[in-house]
Amino acid sequence: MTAPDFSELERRADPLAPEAPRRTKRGEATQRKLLEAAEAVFAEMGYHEASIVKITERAGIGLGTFYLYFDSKQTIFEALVIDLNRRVRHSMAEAMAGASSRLEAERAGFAGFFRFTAEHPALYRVVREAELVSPEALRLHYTRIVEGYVEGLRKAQAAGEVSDIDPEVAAWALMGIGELVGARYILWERDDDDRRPTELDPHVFAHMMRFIETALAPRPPKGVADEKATP
Amino acid sequence: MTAPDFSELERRADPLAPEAPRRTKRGEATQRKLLEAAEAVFAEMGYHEASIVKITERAGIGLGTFYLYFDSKQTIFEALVIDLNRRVRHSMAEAMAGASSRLEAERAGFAGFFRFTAEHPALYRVVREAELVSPEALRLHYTRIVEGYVEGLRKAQAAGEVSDIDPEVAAWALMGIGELVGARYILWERDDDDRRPTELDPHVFAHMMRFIETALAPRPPKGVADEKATP
DNA sequence: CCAAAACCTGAATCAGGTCTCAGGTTGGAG
DNA sequence: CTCCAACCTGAGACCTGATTCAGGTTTTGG
Repeated sequence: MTAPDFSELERRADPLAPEAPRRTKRGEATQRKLLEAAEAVFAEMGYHEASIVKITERAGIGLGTFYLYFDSKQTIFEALVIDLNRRVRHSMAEAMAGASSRLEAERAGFAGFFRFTAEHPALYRVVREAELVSPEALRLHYTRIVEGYVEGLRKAQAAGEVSDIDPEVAAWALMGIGELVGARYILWERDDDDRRPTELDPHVFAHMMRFIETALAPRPPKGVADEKATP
Repeated sequence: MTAPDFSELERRADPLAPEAPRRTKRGEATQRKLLEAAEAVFAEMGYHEASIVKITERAGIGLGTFYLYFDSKQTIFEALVIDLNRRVRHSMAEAMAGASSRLEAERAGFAGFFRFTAEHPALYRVVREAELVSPEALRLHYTRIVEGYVEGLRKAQAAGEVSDIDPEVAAWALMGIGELVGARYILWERDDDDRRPTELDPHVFAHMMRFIETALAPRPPKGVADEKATP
């Protein structure tokens, strides 16, 4: 339960890391083009079908240039996870900004998450592959998101808005719900039809939120037995 | 929401499909050895690092023999998903067999799921990769499990043991929770320590079940503020 | 304007994979 | 015991794709 250390991963794969080589405007643009191309290519055909050639072609850049910016296919993959993770958290935080209660924030956060999922299927696909391509990057992704949740839940608990459930366990449960519901009701639908839903079906969203809110609701004052577990 | 059709997938990848070629005892044993080796190899190094050579070596079988049983790496991967899916559902059903209430069944089912996850990390890893290696197999896996859940939830609703939430949405939420909690608290722990937990930490399990049970509980008849699902 | 620094390029190298095939082995039915 | 399906084998033909490198181009600072 001690905070994992991702500094090694960030040093080698995060273009925003302090140790990253200085770039001129041009260099930065090229790097961004590569990352964007990688997002598209990895999302479309997955890690092992993707190739550096396809990424550089998509980016409109020479093959050799790739290696000026990333050490390997693995490295750009990790960089992409870090990048997507940053962006999805930003999207969630932005959506939650105006909320006045935890409940409202929860709703907004999920909405932000689903919107991002709809707009960037790569997030879901890439994270799934990360399980085996780069377990370290996978952990960074989930850990960062869970950290945010835990903090929010703790505050809400202090304010009496949420039951005294273990916030970390609850956070993982929430992530799981968001991930699978998003996959099922946004990405699958999209593949089936040609339409591309940009948000979750309101009926599904409503029932999912009801599920979550019920689960987190403070317990009615009467004493329901709390199972104490010896750690 | 119409039931997807997996017959094509099963025809080409399910050794138990009716159209599968007849095998003698020896042939069946070889096929099983290949599937077992594939489980180990895919779980250990993932789809794109795995190779037919590594699988046949692990199985103690000649390279050429592989192609008598599976058309390609993709095919054996799909066969493995189908096989693992069958086994995890069996494990869950078995665990739930003696339960007398839905609540008890829920608990037992999750316990069965986590036990299987602990014993067969391949399930989790392989399913994650299936997202891109074989989306069809991925859908088969999730759909089959959700079908079971939905049926159980419907019955429990009829018996008044579960609220009137949309059972399909709830089923996907439950799957998501199980998957991510299992990944985090069984598989991660295992990788970190050298110890290999064979079941979920009781504290985590208790809080997760509390989360789930609260979420599904029938709404108290008296007026505890009831948020309307339809906004 | 010029030199240095930064950037770009793709043919060639090379490691490692998939799948075929021609021929050997096994086991059980008669 | 014989014979014939059914089964097994692994060398090698054939690909694919990651990575290197020697040399060209563009930008920047003075």
